[in-house]
Amino acid sequence: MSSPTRPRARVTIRHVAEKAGVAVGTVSRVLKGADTVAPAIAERVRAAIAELRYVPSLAAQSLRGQGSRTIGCIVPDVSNRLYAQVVDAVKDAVRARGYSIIVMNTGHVVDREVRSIETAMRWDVEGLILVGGFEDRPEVEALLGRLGFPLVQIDRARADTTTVRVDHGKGLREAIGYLLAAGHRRIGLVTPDGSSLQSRERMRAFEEICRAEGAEDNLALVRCVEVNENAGYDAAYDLLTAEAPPTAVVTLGGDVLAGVLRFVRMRGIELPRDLSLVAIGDNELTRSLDPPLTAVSWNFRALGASAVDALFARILGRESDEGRITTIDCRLIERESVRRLDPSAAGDG
Amino acid sequence: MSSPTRPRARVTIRHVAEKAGVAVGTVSRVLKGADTVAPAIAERVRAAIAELRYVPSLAAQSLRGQGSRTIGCIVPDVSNRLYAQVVDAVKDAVRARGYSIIVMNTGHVVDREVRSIETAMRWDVEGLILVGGFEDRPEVEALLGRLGFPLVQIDRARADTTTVRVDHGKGLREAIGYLLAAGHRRIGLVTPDGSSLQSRERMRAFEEICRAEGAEDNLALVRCVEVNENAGYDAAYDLLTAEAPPTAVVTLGGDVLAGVLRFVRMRGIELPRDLSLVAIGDNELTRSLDPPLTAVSWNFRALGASAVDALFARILGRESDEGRITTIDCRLIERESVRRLDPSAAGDG
DNA sequence: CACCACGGGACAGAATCCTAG
DNA sequence: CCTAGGATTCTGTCCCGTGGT
Repeated sequence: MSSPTRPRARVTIRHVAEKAGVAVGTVSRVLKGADTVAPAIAERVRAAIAELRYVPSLAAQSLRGQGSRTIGCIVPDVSNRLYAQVVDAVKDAVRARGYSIIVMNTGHVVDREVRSIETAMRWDVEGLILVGGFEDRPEVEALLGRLGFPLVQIDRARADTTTVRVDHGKGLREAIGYLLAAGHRRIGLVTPDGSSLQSRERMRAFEEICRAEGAEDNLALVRCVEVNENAGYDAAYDLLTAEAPPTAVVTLGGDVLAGVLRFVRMRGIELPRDLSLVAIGDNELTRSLDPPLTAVSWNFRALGASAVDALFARILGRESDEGRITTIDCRLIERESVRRLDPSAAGDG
Repeated sequence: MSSPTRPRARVTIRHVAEKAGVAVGTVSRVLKGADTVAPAIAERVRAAIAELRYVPSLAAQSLRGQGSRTIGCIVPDVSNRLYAQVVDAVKDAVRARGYSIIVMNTGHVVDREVRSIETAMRWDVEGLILVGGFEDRPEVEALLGRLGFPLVQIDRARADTTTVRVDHGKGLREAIGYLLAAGHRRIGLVTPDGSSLQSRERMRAFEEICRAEGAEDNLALVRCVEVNENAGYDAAYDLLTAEAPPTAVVTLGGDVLAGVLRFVRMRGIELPRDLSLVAIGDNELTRSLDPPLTAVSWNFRALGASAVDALFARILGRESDEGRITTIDCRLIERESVRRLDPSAAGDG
């Protein structure tokens, strides 16, 4: 009704200047924090801004060289809860600094990774956070090498890059240690394949601990899977219908866990009586199940916040942090999905 | 190592032009899809672009060109799975059209809603999608009234605005009808408070069906809660420790459901023997529980895709759609969390 | 003379710096 | 010396004009 075709009715700084009867430069000065503007004029300008509902154009500010006040965040899959929580923490930390964030999904597809990085460049982001998992292909490496703005990675392995990582190795060692103490000897592991840093850490830790305990047999009980429900189901089927099935399984959370549970339910396996289960990654699913699952947990908010801290340290010029690695702790939350198998091994008091 | 202080070494269209030995206008023409450029020149330009790794600045394009190729998406809480899935669908549909998206969280806080809308304006978004829930306060209304770009809402009630909504009323009617058919008479409902559109629809449907069935008593078994785990726990406590507790409860999914389940487990209540439970919103939690929960489900991707369709119809000039309301279906997924109470009422074969 | 490909310049909005009052 | 005006800058797009056929 108001106007048939609204021709980009943007209110610009000039409209404000005209309304307030001053020059555009003066309005700009008021906006940036009135250093050298007479109070009366500043007040007139502010009144005009409020009345016209003027909102400065980020495009223009960015173009002029203020920086875009934006950071990019590239994630394999935001609908995955594990990543979603990290991204959420990053988002909050970024917003707290008055910056905006654009989040991009790659779905683990190289081509989309490349395009995501290019999108970040198109936006003139002031910094980039790369979240999660997989090893970089040459094309991605090449792009990351000449970004022109700071890069921080979360749970990734790129060399010479500021990194915040979760101590997945320690988490897995705690889980296995706990299961061993409970008398389990045949222990399975379901984790993504080795192109993911986290998974490699877990597998290395698993191997070390198994060798140390003389339980090398367990190395045959590792299942590397895609991150989806059916893969979890298949892995569970594969492990638990074997001749000598494990008495305990440590599995990635989220959809993979959901698949494992589907198999467990279908077979009428009762937790923890027939099988002990430890989840990697803690959330409302692990907490809400009956029995609630013992899980390897880490602080998503700390992870995101640390990454943003590191990124802004670099944006704000402290180059010294380049290449620094921050490690976030990982610990076991004991719940009720693990059975004590061998009283003599576990009983101490 | 490469350069002590990198002074925004952005490659611009002019560098490309120089390298290719052409004018900037020609480069621009090649970029926009070679209309009237000689093939040989176009090839030279493309080579220069590739070699210099030129990526056009979105800020500049946005400023001079038609639009920012960006749409905004405002959500109460992305870490909530229900919203996360909608946002994900929106994200994909937007990307499929070559647009970028910026997602903003409000946490249901008015001030953050206002700032989110202003952020969208700063970005010069070409359209805005408002997701979820609560009624608008006057300040928000005022801003939305004079946006200057198309607005589509999902599951919101603003008048005269293109809307895509889920038929929560139908979903609830199906759930209650199913429970009634299974012989349940005392049925509880746990849902957010009435300032959310979805919740009001549910409560209205609940009231209608209860009156129609002469089960007005159930109106006292409605619990309006905050959307978090403790609120779910408290509501369950309140309902199930009463003198005449319901035999069935329909509850919002996600964190609220997790709280309800926590109470259920603590009390040793067995599903569905001691209590029948229907979840609103279906995801891997409802599917993975033992027993898997009967749930009210709707198609998140269709919801997001419809909203984006409607938005682009408006962006691309078809104003006729303004104010149109699209409804997404909502249906009950039968699983194993509902017990048949009364064989005479339920048995038919 | 008309037509087409390309060059060149103005312009979008905000910030900064120089100058004038 | 202090304040405010105004020109200039950033990058990509659009339009007009020119030169060649």
